[in-house]
Amino acid sequence: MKVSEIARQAGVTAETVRHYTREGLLTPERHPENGYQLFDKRNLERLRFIQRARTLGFGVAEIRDILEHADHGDSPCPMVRDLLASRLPQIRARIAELEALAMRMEQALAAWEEMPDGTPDGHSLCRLIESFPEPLNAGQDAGEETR
Amino acid sequence: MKVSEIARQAGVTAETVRHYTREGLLTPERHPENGYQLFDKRNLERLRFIQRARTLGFGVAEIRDILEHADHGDSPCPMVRDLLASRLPQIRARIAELEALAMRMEQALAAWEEMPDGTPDGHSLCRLIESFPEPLNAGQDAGEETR
DNA sequence: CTTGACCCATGGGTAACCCAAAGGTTTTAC
DNA sequence: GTAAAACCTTTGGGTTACCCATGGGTCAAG
Repeated sequence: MKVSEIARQAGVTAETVRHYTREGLLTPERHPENGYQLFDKRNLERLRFIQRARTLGFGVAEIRDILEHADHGDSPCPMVRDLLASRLPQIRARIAELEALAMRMEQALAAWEEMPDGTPDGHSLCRLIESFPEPLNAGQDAGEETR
Repeated sequence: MKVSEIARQAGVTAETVRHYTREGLLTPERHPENGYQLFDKRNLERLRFIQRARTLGFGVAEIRDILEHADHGDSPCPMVRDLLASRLPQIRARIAELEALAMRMEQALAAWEEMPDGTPDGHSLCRLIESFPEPLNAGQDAGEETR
């Protein structure tokens, strides 16, 4: 099958398929006459595997490593487990971050309800944002990244 | 004050300050002799405002718009509120996504506990990932983006 | 006058794609 | 039979919010 065929069967865009191919995750053959990429069923399975791995939080480069291990005959499972285990806390941290963000946003929107709409203090910036707590590290410098 | 001075006082890197300056969020003057960027207290306040806005989920381009409105004498508040209100559901969706991800990861790690470590099926890919549910849109194509 | 600390601008990298352009091929329809 | 629609190719640039390396100027202190 050709690019958009496999893309449709896997539910991704043709561009994504080309991207994975460029990155070496998919290895189509070439039609000798017109140079079109030809994917077999094996490639479709790989693509579906890639999708599942992506929903598990793996990056493209990691998936390439996993696939290469597997193609080599090595079981990639220990590697996969380690990657999973090390990434999980990061995900949890990111969730906590976003939840704090959502709460700040809701807090801000709620505060607005009790304020006259225009709040026309032209040359001053939005009181509401101004009244938000400073990012912890400000003032006299401190640690590193937030993100 | 010079770049690293304002950066330190706000708790960011000098690179970040230069970045905001390039993007037009900060407008330092130039020392006429050596071309150094000179920031006044007003710029420090702006920088602190930017940080608070960033923790509220605003992008740099949005903050530039907000600041321009404010500099123009217009109250940016309605715009800010709209931005907040429209972004909040996206944040919530992203949180849900990440929570689902974390749960899949935990599920995978838990399942591993009950499996022999090596699981030496060399040419087959990781059963565990393979056994994960396909991204909903696969099979015969469907809607559009997940993200 | 020579360090060392700081400044500048330019350009490239990150992650995972998306999109446009320019041109060849295949399919479909009249 | 042929022209238009639909699809293929590669190349190169854009997205976000910065970080980092390079090469070179500047400045305060010893």
